[in-house]
Amino acid sequence: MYVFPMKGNTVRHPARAAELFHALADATRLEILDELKEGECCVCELTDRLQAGQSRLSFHLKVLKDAGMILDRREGRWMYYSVNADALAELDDLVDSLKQTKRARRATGCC
Amino acid sequence: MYVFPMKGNTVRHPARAAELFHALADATRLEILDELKEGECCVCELTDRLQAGQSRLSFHLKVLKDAGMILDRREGRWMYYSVNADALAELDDLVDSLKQTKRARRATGCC
DNA sequence: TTTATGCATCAATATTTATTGATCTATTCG
DNA sequence: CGAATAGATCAATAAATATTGATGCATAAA
Repeated sequence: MYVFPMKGNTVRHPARAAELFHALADATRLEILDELKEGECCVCELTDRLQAGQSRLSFHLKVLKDAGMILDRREGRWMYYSVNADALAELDDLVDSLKQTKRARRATGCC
Repeated sequence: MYVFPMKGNTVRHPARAAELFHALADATRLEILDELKEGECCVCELTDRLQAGQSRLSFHLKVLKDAGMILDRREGRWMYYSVNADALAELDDLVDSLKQTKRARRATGCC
Protein backbone atom coordinates (compact mmCIF):
# COMPACT_ATOMS: atom_id res chain seq x y z
CA MET A 1 0.00 0.00 0.00
CA TYR A 2 1.19 3.48 -0.78
CA VAL A 3 2.13 6.14 1.69
CA PHE A 4 1.97 9.81 0.87
CA PRO A 5 3.96 11.87 0.30
CA MET A 6 5.52 9.93 -2.53
CA LYS A 7 7.43 12.68 -4.24
CA GLY A 8 9.86 10.81 -6.32
CA ASN A 9 10.34 8.81 -9.41
CA THR A 10 10.04 5.48 -11.09
CA VAL A 11 13.66 4.66 -10.31
CA ARG A 12 13.24 4.83 -6.60
CA HIS A 13 9.71 3.53 -6.37
CA PRO A 14 9.05 1.30 -9.36
CA ALA A 15 6.53 -0.80 -7.43
CA ARG A 16 4.58 2.22 -6.30
CA ALA A 17 4.75 3.77 -9.75
CA ALA A 18 3.48 0.52 -11.23
CA GLU A 19 0.59 0.47 -8.76
CA LEU A 20 -0.46 3.96 -9.70
CA PHE A 21 -0.20 3.29 -13.42
CA HIS A 22 -2.02 0.01 -12.95
CA ALA A 23 -4.94 1.82 -11.37
CA LEU A 24 -5.17 3.86 -14.57
CA ALA A 25 -4.67 0.91 -16.88
CA ASP A 26 -8.32 0.04 -17.29
CA ALA A 27 -10.97 1.72 -19.41
CA THR A 28 -13.68 1.37 -16.76
CA ARG A 29 -11.51 3.00 -14.13
CA LEU A 30 -10.61 5.83 -16.46
CA GLU A 31 -14.30 6.36 -17.12
CA ILE A 32 -14.93 6.43 -13.38
CA LEU A 33 -12.24 9.08 -13.00
CA ASP A 34 -13.75 11.07 -15.85
CA GLU A 35 -17.01 11.14 -13.94
CA LEU A 36 -15.44 11.89 -10.58
CA LYS A 37 -13.41 14.79 -11.82
CA GLU A 38 -16.65 16.61 -12.57
CA GLY A 39 -17.33 16.42 -8.87
CA GLU A 40 -17.74 13.85 -6.14
CA CYS A 41 -20.33 11.22 -6.73
CA CYS A 42 -21.87 8.15 -5.13
CA VAL A 43 -21.78 4.61 -6.45
CA CYS A 44 -25.44 4.45 -7.38
CA GLU A 45 -24.99 7.47 -9.57
CA LEU A 46 -22.01 5.85 -11.26
CA THR A 47 -23.98 2.70 -11.96
CA ASP A 48 -26.47 4.87 -13.82
CA ARG A 49 -23.96 7.00 -15.66
CA LEU A 50 -21.64 4.18 -16.64
CA GLN A 51 -24.25 1.46 -17.05
CA ALA A 52 -22.22 -0.88 -14.91
CA GLY A 53 -23.09 -3.31 -12.15
CA GLN A 54 -22.70 -2.28 -8.52
CA SER A 55 -20.19 -4.95 -7.50
CA ARG A 56 -18.15 -4.27 -10.61
CA LEU A 57 -17.93 -0.59 -9.76
CA SER A 58 -17.16 -1.32 -6.13
CA PHE A 59 -14.29 -3.50 -7.30
CA HIS A 60 -12.81 -0.82 -9.53
CA LEU A 61 -13.38 1.89 -6.95
CA LYS A 62 -11.41 -0.19 -4.51
CA VAL A 63 -8.52 -0.52 -6.94
CA LEU A 64 -8.52 3.23 -7.43
CA LYS A 65 -8.78 3.88 -3.73
CA ASP A 66 -6.04 1.39 -2.76
CA ALA A 67 -3.78 3.15 -5.22
CA GLY A 68 -4.66 6.47 -3.64
CA MET A 69 -6.24 7.85 -6.79
CA ILE A 70 -9.57 8.60 -5.13
CA LEU A 71 -10.95 9.53 -1.73
CA ASP A 72 -14.17 8.44 -0.16
CA ARG A 73 -16.57 9.96 2.30
CA ARG A 74 -19.63 8.43 3.86
CA GLU A 75 -22.83 10.41 4.14
CA GLY A 76 -25.69 8.42 5.52
CA ARG A 77 -25.95 5.32 3.41
CA TRP A 78 -24.11 6.86 0.51
CA MET A 79 -20.42 6.71 -0.18
CA TYR A 80 -19.13 9.69 -2.07
CA TYR A 81 -16.01 9.28 -4.12
CA SER A 82 -13.78 12.00 -5.47
CA VAL A 83 -10.47 12.37 -7.25
CA ASN A 84 -7.45 12.75 -4.97
CA ALA A 85 -5.57 15.81 -6.15
CA ASP A 86 -2.42 14.63 -4.37
CA ALA A 87 -2.37 11.55 -6.57
CA LEU A 88 -2.63 13.67 -9.69
CA ALA A 89 0.37 15.64 -8.49
CA GLU A 90 2.21 12.41 -7.82
CA LEU A 91 1.34 11.24 -11.30
CA ASP A 92 2.84 14.41 -12.72
CA ASP A 93 6.04 13.73 -10.82
CA LEU A 94 6.17 10.18 -12.12
CA VAL A 95 5.67 11.22 -15.71
CA ASP A 96 8.33 13.88 -15.30
CA SER A 97 10.71 11.30 -13.90
CA LEU A 98 10.16 9.13 -16.96
CA LYS A 99 11.69 11.92 -18.97
CA GLN A 100 14.64 12.70 -16.77
CA THR A 101 18.03 11.13 -17.22
CA LYS A 102 20.16 10.28 -14.22
CA ARG A 103 22.24 13.32 -15.07
CA ALA A 104 19.20 15.58 -14.93
CA ARG A 105 18.08 14.08 -11.64
CA ARG A 106 21.50 14.68 -10.15
CA ALA A 107 21.39 18.26 -11.39
CA THR A 108 18.07 19.02 -9.71
CA GLY A 109 19.11 17.17 -6.60
CA CYS A 110 15.87 15.25 -6.76
CA CYS A 111 16.30 11.62 -5.82
CA MET B 1 -2.86 -1.17 -31.78
CA TYR B 2 -2.33 2.53 -31.37
CA VAL B 3 -1.98 5.05 -34.14
CA PHE B 4 -0.11 8.30 -33.72
CA PRO B 5 -0.93 11.08 -33.41
CA MET B 6 -3.20 10.41 -30.49
CA LYS B 7 -3.55 13.92 -29.13
CA GLY B 8 -6.51 13.61 -26.91
CA ASN B 9 -7.76 12.43 -23.64
CA THR B 10 -9.02 9.58 -21.58
CA VAL B 11 -12.62 10.47 -22.35
CA ARG B 12 -12.28 9.99 -26.06
CA HIS B 13 -9.77 7.21 -26.05
CA PRO B 14 -10.14 5.26 -22.82
CA ALA B 15 -8.94 2.05 -24.44
CA ARG B 16 -5.83 3.66 -25.85
CA ALA B 17 -5.18 5.47 -22.57
CA ALA B 18 -5.54 2.19 -20.72
CA GLU B 19 -3.07 0.52 -23.10
CA LEU B 20 -0.48 3.20 -22.51
CA PHE B 21 -0.92 3.15 -18.75
CA HIS B 22 -0.87 -0.63 -18.81
CA ALA B 23 2.52 -0.58 -20.49
CA LEU B 24 3.76 1.46 -17.54
CA ALA B 25 2.00 -0.65 -14.92
CA ASP B 26 4.83 -3.05 -14.30
CA ALA B 27 8.01 -2.57 -12.31
CA THR B 28 10.18 -4.44 -14.81
CA ARG B 29 8.95 -2.29 -17.67
CA LEU B 30 9.55 0.87 -15.70
CA GLU B 31 13.07 -0.30 -14.99
CA ILE B 32 13.57 -0.96 -18.69
CA LEU B 33 12.42 2.57 -19.44
CA ASP B 34 14.74 3.94 -16.80
CA GLU B 35 17.60 2.28 -18.60
CA LEU B 36 16.50 3.28 -22.07
CA LYS B 37 16.08 6.90 -21.22
CA GLU B 38 19.81 7.09 -20.59
CA GLY B 39 20.22 6.17 -24.23
CA GLU B 40 19.32 3.40 -26.64
CA CYS B 41 20.41 -0.03 -25.67
CA CYS B 42 20.29 -3.62 -26.86
CA VAL B 43 18.60 -6.54 -25.15
CA CYS B 44 21.78 -8.28 -24.09
CA GLU B 45 22.86 -5.15 -22.27
CA LEU B 46 19.50 -4.98 -20.50
CA THR B 47 19.79 -8.59 -19.37
CA ASP B 48 23.06 -7.62 -17.71
CA ARG B 49 21.88 -4.38 -16.20
CA LEU B 50 18.53 -5.66 -14.98
CA GLN B 51 19.60 -9.21 -14.16
CA ALA B 52 16.64 -10.58 -16.07
CA GLY B 53 16.22 -13.43 -18.50
CA GLN B 54 16.28 -12.75 -22.23
CA SER B 55 12.81 -14.05 -23.05
CA ARG B 56 11.38 -12.16 -20.13
CA LEU B 57 12.87 -8.92 -21.39
CA SER B 58 11.77 -9.62 -24.95
CA PHE B 59 8.24 -10.08 -23.65
CA HIS B 60 8.21 -6.78 -21.78
CA LEU B 61 9.93 -4.96 -24.61
CA LYS B 62 7.15 -6.15 -26.87
CA VAL B 63 4.51 -4.81 -24.51
CA LEU B 64 6.26 -1.45 -24.45
CA LYS B 65 6.70 -1.44 -28.19
CA ASP B 66 3.10 -2.46 -28.96
CA ALA B 67 1.97 0.42 -26.77
CA GLY B 68 4.25 2.76 -28.69
CA MET B 69 6.39 3.59 -25.66
CA ILE B 70 9.63 2.51 -27.29
CA LEU B 71 11.21 2.28 -30.74
CA ASP B 72 13.52 -0.38 -32.07
CA ARG B 73 16.26 -0.46 -34.63
CA ARG B 74 18.24 -3.40 -35.89
CA GLU B 75 21.97 -3.19 -36.28
CA GLY B 76 23.57 -6.41 -37.33
CA ARG B 77 22.39 -9.00 -34.87
CA TRP B 78 21.53 -6.47 -32.23
CA MET B 79 18.20 -4.81 -31.65
CA TYR B 80 18.51 -1.37 -30.16
CA TYR B 81 15.61 -0.02 -28.18
CA SER B 82 14.94 3.56 -27.21
CA VAL B 83 12.23 5.63 -25.58
CA ASN B 84 9.69 7.11 -27.98
CA ALA B 85 9.48 10.82 -27.22
CA ASP B 86 6.08 11.03 -28.94
CA ALA B 87 4.67 8.61 -26.42
CA LEU B 88 5.96 10.71 -23.54
CA ALA B 89 4.19 13.69 -25.05
CA GLU B 90 1.04 11.65 -25.40
CA LEU B 91 1.36 10.61 -21.79
CA ASP B 92 1.55 14.24 -20.77
CA ASP B 93 -1.65 14.91 -22.67
CA LEU B 94 -3.37 12.01 -20.98
CA VAL B 95 -2.36 13.09 -17.52
CA ASP B 96 -3.48 16.62 -18.30
CA SER B 97 -6.82 15.31 -19.46
CA LEU B 98 -7.26 13.50 -16.17
CA LYS B 99 -7.25 16.89 -14.53
CA GLN B 100 -9.56 18.69 -16.88
CA THR B 101 -13.27 18.94 -16.35
CA LYS B 102 -15.66 18.87 -19.28
CA ARG B 103 -16.05 22.59 -18.81
CA ALA B 104 -12.30 23.14 -19.13
CA ARG B 105 -12.11 20.96 -22.21
CA ARG B 106 -14.91 22.89 -23.84
CA ALA B 107 -13.12 26.13 -23.01
CA THR B 108 -9.88 25.06 -24.67
CA GLY B 109 -11.77 23.58 -27.57
CA CYS B 110 -9.75 20.44 -27.12
CA CYS B 111 -11.80 17.29 -27.71
C1' DT C 1 28.96 -23.65 -45.30
C1' DT C 2 29.29 -24.65 -40.76
C1' DT C 3 29.12 -22.53 -36.17
C1' DA C 4 28.02 -19.08 -32.85
C1' DT C 5 25.38 -15.17 -31.24
C1' DG C 6 21.32 -12.09 -30.41
C1' DC C 7 16.82 -12.16 -29.94
C1' DA C 8 11.91 -13.24 -31.14
C1' DT C 9 8.49 -16.53 -30.40
C1' DC C 10 6.25 -20.62 -28.65
C1' DA C 11 4.39 -23.95 -25.19
C1' DA C 12 3.36 -24.91 -20.65
C1' DT C 13 2.32 -23.20 -16.39
C1' DA C 14 1.54 -20.02 -12.76
C1' DT C 15 -0.24 -15.86 -11.19
C1' DT C 16 -3.10 -11.87 -11.36
C1' DT C 17 -7.15 -9.46 -12.57
C1' DA C 18 -11.98 -9.00 -13.89
C1' DT C 19 -16.93 -10.30 -13.93
C1' DT C 20 -21.20 -12.05 -12.00
C1' DG C 21 -24.43 -13.09 -8.66
C1' DA C 22 -25.05 -13.89 -3.74
C1' DT C 23 -24.55 -12.51 0.84
C1' DC C 24 -23.52 -9.44 4.60
C1' DT C 25 -23.40 -4.86 6.97
C1' DA C 26 -24.74 -0.31 8.00
C1' DT C 27 -28.02 3.14 7.74
C1' DT C 28 -32.50 5.15 7.27
C1' DC C 29 -37.39 5.20 7.32
C1' DG C 30 -42.01 3.34 8.75
C1' DC D 1 -38.82 -3.18 15.93
C1' DG D 2 -38.92 -4.68 10.73
C1' DA D 3 -38.37 -3.47 5.82
C1' DA D 4 -35.79 -1.10 2.44
C1' DT D 5 -31.62 0.76 0.41
C1' DA D 6 -26.50 1.74 -0.55
C1' DG D 7 -22.70 -0.46 -1.04
C1' DA D 8 -18.84 -3.66 0.54
C1' DT D 9 -17.29 -8.25 0.25
C1' DC D 10 -17.22 -13.11 -0.98
C1' DA D 11 -17.24 -17.29 -3.99
C1' DA D 12 -16.93 -19.14 -8.37
C1' DT D 13 -15.39 -18.63 -12.75
C1' DA D 14 -13.30 -16.58 -16.67
C1' DA D 15 -9.86 -14.12 -18.90
C1' DA D 16 -5.64 -11.76 -19.24
C1' DT D 17 -0.62 -11.50 -17.94
C1' DA D 18 3.78 -13.08 -16.56
C1' DT D 19 7.57 -16.51 -16.16
C1' DT D 20 10.48 -20.25 -17.73
C1' DG D 21 12.80 -23.07 -20.80
C1' DA D 22 12.86 -24.67 -25.59
C1' DT D 23 12.92 -23.78 -30.36
C1' DG D 24 13.55 -21.14 -34.48
C1' DC D 25 15.34 -17.45 -37.38
C1' DA D 26 18.55 -14.00 -38.74
C1' DT D 27 23.06 -12.24 -38.98
C1' DA D 28 27.82 -12.63 -38.70
C1' DA D 29 32.20 -14.75 -38.00
C1' DA D 30 35.23 -18.65 -39.06
